[in-house]
Amino acid sequence: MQLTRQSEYAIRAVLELSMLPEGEFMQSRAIAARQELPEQFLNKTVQILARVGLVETRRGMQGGVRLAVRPESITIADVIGAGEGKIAINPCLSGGYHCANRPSCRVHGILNRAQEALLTELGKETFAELAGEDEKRITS
Amino acid sequence: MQLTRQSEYAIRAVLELSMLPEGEFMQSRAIAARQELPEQFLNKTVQILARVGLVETRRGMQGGVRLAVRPESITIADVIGAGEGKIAINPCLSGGYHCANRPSCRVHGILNRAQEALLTELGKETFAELAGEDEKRITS
DNA sequence: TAGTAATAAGATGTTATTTATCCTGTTTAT
DNA sequence: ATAAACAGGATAAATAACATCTTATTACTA
Ligand code: SF4
Ligand code: SF4
Repeated sequence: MQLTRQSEYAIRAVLELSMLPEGEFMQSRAIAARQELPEQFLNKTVQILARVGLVETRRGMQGGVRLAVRPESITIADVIGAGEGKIAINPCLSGGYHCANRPSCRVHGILNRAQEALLTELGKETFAELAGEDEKRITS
Repeated sequence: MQLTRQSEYAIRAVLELSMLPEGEFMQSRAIAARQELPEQFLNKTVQILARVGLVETRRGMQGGVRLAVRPESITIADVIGAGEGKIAINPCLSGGYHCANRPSCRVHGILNRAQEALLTELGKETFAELAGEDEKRITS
């Protein structure tokens, strides 16, 4: 019943990127340093975010990572979803799980509602708000 | 981000016990059979529920398991909490976790609210309601 | 009081997942 | 060319989840 570290790392990375001036790249090494994350592992995490289309990367000198989507349209739910696929707090909420009770199960309904509540809350604020519009970091 | 099987098993067990006439014992073997759970593993699960005070057990012939608390005052949140301790969807929500962002972290707040929403939903219905008061199984 | 039925509890084993690290390849600006 | 940066596969260590085995211990019943 916990987020994985990787999900947390992903959130922190996106948060970091959200504070950048639009379009600017930040090196994954720098992200790792600022957020105190294991660098190599973060790279993997970034790759995942990239595959899902949340971030773009550029290799070589002057390369790095940047958001591929405006922070106004990214929520924590999105980032978690990127890593863990569709969130399901119980196997029976995501198909392909046999349970004899299923047809009449009231627990199922509750879990479903609880999950909805969770996702709703995780989807309420965007990273633009989280990063704070006025706290944009200056490149200089 | 998922409940453990054991939590699910615990829920199913308590659900089964909630359908019993008050005070009556049911053998853990019978619970396992009805709910299609691995018997020995369920025993462990029952032990946990017993330690937390949700169920009582009696050994020997005519022994078994029964609720130690009225189903009207047990919720899914309670049962999950029994197994996993206080629910925390992220380490930083349960103390003893260092994160540089912590003091100013807005993500923290969101996760907190999301967790609250989840717990609220999981605490809404009691097992009395889940089992259905009128569906009490007859001993005979 | 012997026998049997039931849970308790510790030890052990198996598998899956999480959390990384390493190494080699590929891309890109200079 | 060269150095800087990400990509991606292989590998590994640690942890957690899931489960079973065995030996108690308890309690009813005959
Ligand atoms: S008992 Fe209900 S909630 Fe649990 S797995 Fe079966 S259908 Fe899902
Ligand atoms: S970044 Fe925020 S949410 Fe994540 S661990 Fe740190 S304090 Fe908690």
